[in-house]
Formats: sequence, C-alpha cells, structure tokens
Amino acid sequence: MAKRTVAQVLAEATGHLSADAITGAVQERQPDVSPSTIYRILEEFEELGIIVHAHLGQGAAVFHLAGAVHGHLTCEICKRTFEIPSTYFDDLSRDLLESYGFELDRHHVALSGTCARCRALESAPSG
Amino acid sequence: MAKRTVAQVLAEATGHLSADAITGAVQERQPDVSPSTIYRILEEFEELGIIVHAHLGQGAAVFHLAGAVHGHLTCEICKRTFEIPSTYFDDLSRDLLESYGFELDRHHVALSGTCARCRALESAPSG
DNA sequence: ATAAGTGCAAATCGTTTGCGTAGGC
DNA sequence: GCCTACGCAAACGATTTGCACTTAT
Repeated sequence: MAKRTVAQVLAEATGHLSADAITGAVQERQPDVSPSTIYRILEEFEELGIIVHAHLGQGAAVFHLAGAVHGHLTCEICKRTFEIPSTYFDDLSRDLLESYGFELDRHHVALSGTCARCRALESAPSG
Repeated sequence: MAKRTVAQVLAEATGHLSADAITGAVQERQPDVSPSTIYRILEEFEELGIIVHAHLGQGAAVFHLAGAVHGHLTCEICKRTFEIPSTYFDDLSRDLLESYGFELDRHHVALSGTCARCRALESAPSG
C-alpha cells in the first residue's frame, strides 16, 4: 500500500515537497509506485484534511502536513521562497474580511516580489 | 503587423485578458494570427514595460496595460476574482520590507481565500 | 464477486520553442 | 543578403484521466 509510504514521507519531511519529490522519496522504498498514484493519494489526503498544498511560484505545487500555517514569499527573480509567520497577515486579513467578507487563506499562494539579495544586485549592477 | 492589433486590443480592454482571449480578439480583425505570435508580442510588450501580467488562480495568466496597479483576490471555491485597491497592502508591504528586505509585488499574484458568497453558502448548506 | 488500489499510457492546459518562410531594408 | 515578423507543428511540465489488472474482503 503506497498510501502508508506516502504518509511516512510526509511525516518525516521537514519542509515543502513537490509531488515529484514525494514520488522520488516513496520510490526509494517502493520502487514501482507511479506518479499518478502519488497524485491520487495526495488528493485523498488533502480531502481528509491531513495535508495542504501551496503554490510558491510558477512551478509545481508543494505539499506538507496541515498544522502550523505560515505564509510564503517568492522572489520573482531568483525564485527562492521564504517562510514568514502567519501573523504578518493579521491586519490585512481583518481588513479584507471587513471590507469584502473575504476570508484570506494565508498559505495557499506565496506573495510575489523581490528578495533582499536580488534588490541589492539590481542596484549594484556588476556584482 | 499583429503587434499593432494586439496593442489596440489591450488598449480597448477594460479588464484583464488571458492570452487566449487576446488571441480571439486579435483574430476578429486579423484571422490568421497564431497564438505563438501573441505570446511573443506579449512578452515583448512586458519587457518594454507596456503591460503586466498576473496570476489569478490556477488557470491562464491575465494581461493588461501597466498603470494603475491594484491587488487581486481569488475565491478558491467559485474561482471568481476581485480587484482591490493596492492601499490594502501598504502596511504588509512596509512590514515585509523592514523585516526581510522583501519588496512586495502587489499585483502579480492574487491572494487566495473564500469570497463572501461562498462563505455564506458554506454555512447554509442547502441554499 | 465486489470494491479499492494501482501501473501505464494517453490526454489535458497553458505556454514555449524550432524551423522554415515572406517581407522590408 | 540579412534581419525581423511571423505560421505551423511539435515540445514542454505539471497534472489528470481511462482502462485494465490485481488484490484484499
């Protein structure tokens, strides 16, 4: 049962795993698990509320156990991503709820922008 | 020159247009313009700073003339999107800059969450 | 025998790329 | 002749789906 192995991989993971990374980790223990099976299991786990996924950039979604929800920043230039405490969203979240009745999901999509390093490189051309 | 027609379509558009919608609108005036040409032109316009694109959900990106930058909300349930004034991001933007040196891009990706209507439907099941 | 779990290949969607060609200079 | 602007078809990456098979119960 691949389901159990997927659960173990997710439980042991420290950070965010793409479906592809999960497939790789599972295949180290069960070589013949196919990507479609992984996607099906992830979908089921998500419906059960065990895991969540987030979109950090243009690429593949990442998955991790539900629980401590945090925000994400993605640099549009270097594509690195950063985790931020979800408290940064407290005020915005309240404002959006008051103005639009919109309930913000703090972790599902990363905020886009330019990281400190890339901002420095932009202002100092040949560095 | 398809470039001129694309520019007209973008200038006349009120809201956000997907590449596919732009292709359709252009083809009403020049039937044989191919999608790849549209993408190439959009890429050039974006490099020139004439237009910007945003990701509003899981689907296709949307394009519009650069200028008044606003934020976007996308409902994860009904997939509708809403524009919000970029001032909503002022505080968060300042905080991220102070804490991480991260410069927020307010329009590039939509904030994800649940809209008022879908929240109401969730709490009132058979409505 | 029935339902659930799965592998594989093909399909999908948005977007990009390679290649060859037509026109402007 | 060379460069730009294309059209077309194929490639692409992430994900989904159809279908046949195997396994538990």
